[in-house]
Amino acid sequence: MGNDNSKETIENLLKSAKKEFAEKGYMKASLRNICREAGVTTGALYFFFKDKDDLFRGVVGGPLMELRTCLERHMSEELKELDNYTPGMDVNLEDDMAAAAEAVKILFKHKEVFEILITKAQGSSLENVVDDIADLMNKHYTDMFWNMKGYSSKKQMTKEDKFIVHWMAHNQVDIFVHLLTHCKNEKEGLKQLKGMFAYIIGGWFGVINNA
Amino acid sequence: MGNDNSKETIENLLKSAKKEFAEKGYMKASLRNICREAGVTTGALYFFFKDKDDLFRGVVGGPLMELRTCLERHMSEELKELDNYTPGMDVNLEDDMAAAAEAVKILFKHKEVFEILITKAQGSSLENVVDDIADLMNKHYTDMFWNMKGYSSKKQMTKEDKFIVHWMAHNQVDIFVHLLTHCKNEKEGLKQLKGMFAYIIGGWFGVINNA
Amino acid sequence: MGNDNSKETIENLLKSAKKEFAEKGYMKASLRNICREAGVTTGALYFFFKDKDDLFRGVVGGPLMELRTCLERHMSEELKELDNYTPGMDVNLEDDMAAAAEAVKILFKHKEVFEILITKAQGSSLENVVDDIADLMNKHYTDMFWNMKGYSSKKQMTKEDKFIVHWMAHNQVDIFVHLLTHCKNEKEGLKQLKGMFAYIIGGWFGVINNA
Amino acid sequence: MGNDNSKETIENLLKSAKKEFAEKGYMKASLRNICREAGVTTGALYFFFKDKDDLFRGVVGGPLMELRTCLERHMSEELKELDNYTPGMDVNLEDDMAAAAEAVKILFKHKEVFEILITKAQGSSLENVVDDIADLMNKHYTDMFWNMKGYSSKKQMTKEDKFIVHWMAHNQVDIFVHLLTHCKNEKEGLKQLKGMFAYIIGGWFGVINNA
DNA sequence: GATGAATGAGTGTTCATTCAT
DNA sequence: AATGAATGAACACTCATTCAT
Repeated sequence: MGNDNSKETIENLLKSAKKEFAEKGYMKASLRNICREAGVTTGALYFFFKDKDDLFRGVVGGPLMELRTCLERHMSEELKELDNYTPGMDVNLEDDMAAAAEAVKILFKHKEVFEILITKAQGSSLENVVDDIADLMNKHYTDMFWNMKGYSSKKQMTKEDKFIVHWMAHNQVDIFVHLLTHCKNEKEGLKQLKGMFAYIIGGWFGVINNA
Repeated sequence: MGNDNSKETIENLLKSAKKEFAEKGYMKASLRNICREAGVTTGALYFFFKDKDDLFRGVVGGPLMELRTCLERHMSEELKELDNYTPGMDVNLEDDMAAAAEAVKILFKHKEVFEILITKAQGSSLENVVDDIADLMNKHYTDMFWNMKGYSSKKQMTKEDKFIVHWMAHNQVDIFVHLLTHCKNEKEGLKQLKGMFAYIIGGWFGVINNA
Repeated sequence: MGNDNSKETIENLLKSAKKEFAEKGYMKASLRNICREAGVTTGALYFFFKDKDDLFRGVVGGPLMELRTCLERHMSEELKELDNYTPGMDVNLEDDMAAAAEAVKILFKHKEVFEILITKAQGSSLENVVDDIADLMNKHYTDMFWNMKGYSSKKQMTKEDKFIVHWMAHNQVDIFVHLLTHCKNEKEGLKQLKGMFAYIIGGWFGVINNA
Repeated sequence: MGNDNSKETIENLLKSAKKEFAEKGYMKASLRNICREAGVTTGALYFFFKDKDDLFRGVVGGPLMELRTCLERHMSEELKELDNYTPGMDVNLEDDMAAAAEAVKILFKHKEVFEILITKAQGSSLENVVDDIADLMNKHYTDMFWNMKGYSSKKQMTKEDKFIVHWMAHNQVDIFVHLLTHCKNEKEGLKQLKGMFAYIIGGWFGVINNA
């Protein structure tokens, strides 16, 4: 197992890498700068990380997985609950709100990292991570929509419904992004989240009554 | 004004620049490639354009100005109309819809350019152009909100209201982005726009009733 | 068209590249050294040459083509003459000797370059050039062998004959290599060539009588 | 002597080194890869081998020595026999053939290693090993030549004779190389060796009658 | 015997930009 | 209006080797 030195080196590297990526974005970030700042030679970096992209994932991978796990857990739980719903029944929005709140907490817990992922990842293998998450949520919103519309059977969704559901998934992600980039801390983020939920829910009903 | 040769050179440059920016994004785009593709030397490029960023603005500047002009015109017209409103009166959503439709038309008219601006501008001076437009629309949405809430006088907006209005401005822009990147042409874009309007309006009422 | 400066730059580069390749071989040659020696920046090198391999071919390409052209010309001439032969007739060895002599002259005219090609090309796209030339000559030797054996018709060559002919082609190339690397100049090379021809011809008859 | 562990480590290293050298050649071979493949750290490698070159010699040293020993033994035996020759007597070609056959057997016994030595040793201290062996055989061929020409006393050899003898030594080595690289196994190698001997012997007589 | 961390010089290559002509 | 040559710093990455533990 590694000694204290190696742990420290890795941490120094991750720390200065985070700083550099946040300042310049993935592409313009210089490994030389990162190493210099970390007080380490380039060779050392390459002992611990395969390449620039690996270093990037080293910086953002943990928090990203934490967020993904959280979202997936909530989505699978909600999926189970949906089985108990009778058509026309109210969807449990409180659970959804709680799930969103938990996600917001994670976002603010690693604010710097998620800001990097949202706006500074271009060029890395994670440059599409925001869209990936939106796609992940698309399924959840599809189920949700199905239930809210009170469909009695699994008839085919229209192209327009598919589109609007896809948009709602993206929109939910945009809300997270907006909260993270416009609120100064978790507390404020959670407070504003409520107002945005009113917006979303209003939007849903607007769509459903319109369709 | 320049002769035909220079016009042609510029057009060749802009054309191959557009292609390169679209393929690789601002940062990874190579001026060498652009010049080679345009059948022109680097020196020539630098005769017409100050630097890489200037060339980028040369490619996207026209359409961007067209969009900005369109949005500003609608916003100032609507501002005038708002003076005639009595508190509590219905806001004219049809006008808003028409304005949005016109914007969508412009977006699809220069689909390639706006796709560049939305997803490939990182590193250029226009990398924040989407946010800039959202900020531009913030004022409009503030007025709108004011009216819909039936405020009789210009009393101070709460922090929460400011936030939600700012979000709505962003959200409107996100809709444009989503339409452009998920619809294959203007016709489909306009069709889906209607469904999204139902979402937005529902959202507004959700917020207003909630606040 | 380029001015005098560019010609000079290219020549300086080729000259110092030749020196570096000769000293260290393709792989260990350093482009930085080459540029420094040529009094030029790395960027300039890459204006004239696509990459390291291109520079290498720039150094050796001319002489190599000269040699190839010479060999191919002789081989096609001899091919024509062979049509006039009656089975059993003597092959005209004097022509073969003259062709070899001309090749030797070319080798010594560009002694440095061919030494590079023979022993220092590993890692470059021309690393198999010696074998390539042997393969080229294989066809010629096949025709030759056919005639010397006095075959009246084109019956199939045995596997053993094919092998020995292939070897003779390689052997001819080895002779060229040996002359170039063991004689100090063209004059001496040509003198020794005669002795080696006696060896080859003896070898041929040894094979033919044995087979 | 080392315990079983160390033996195993060494063997793993040699095995994966052989593979890497065969695939990439001495220069491009990476000690990192070799260690990884052997399941060993770089430090361990450096405990057993002084440096890259030492590892290379570890891989090829054994078979190379086996070959050298074989050749030297045959040459010294033949030297003894030559003392009994009367000028003009037939040289015993069968012995020479037997010696060559034995060498061929060794070559095929360690086919991979000798292929490395012949084509992949550039950059190592053994990069000239083929020439070295040719030089080793030069003495033998000098004696041989002396005897075949029927010299009664040790009068000076001409420069031309020296050259041709030196060439014949090289040529013998080239034959070994050719057999190893063009025959798929020992059996085929030995078969073709006979045909090549006819070539060599014919060559000798060609030279002797010509000189 | 062997680990794992670290070195530091080196690699080929690309880049936006400049400028004399 | 345009050329073509040249700059020089920067890039990500690899290497054989060392050494305290």
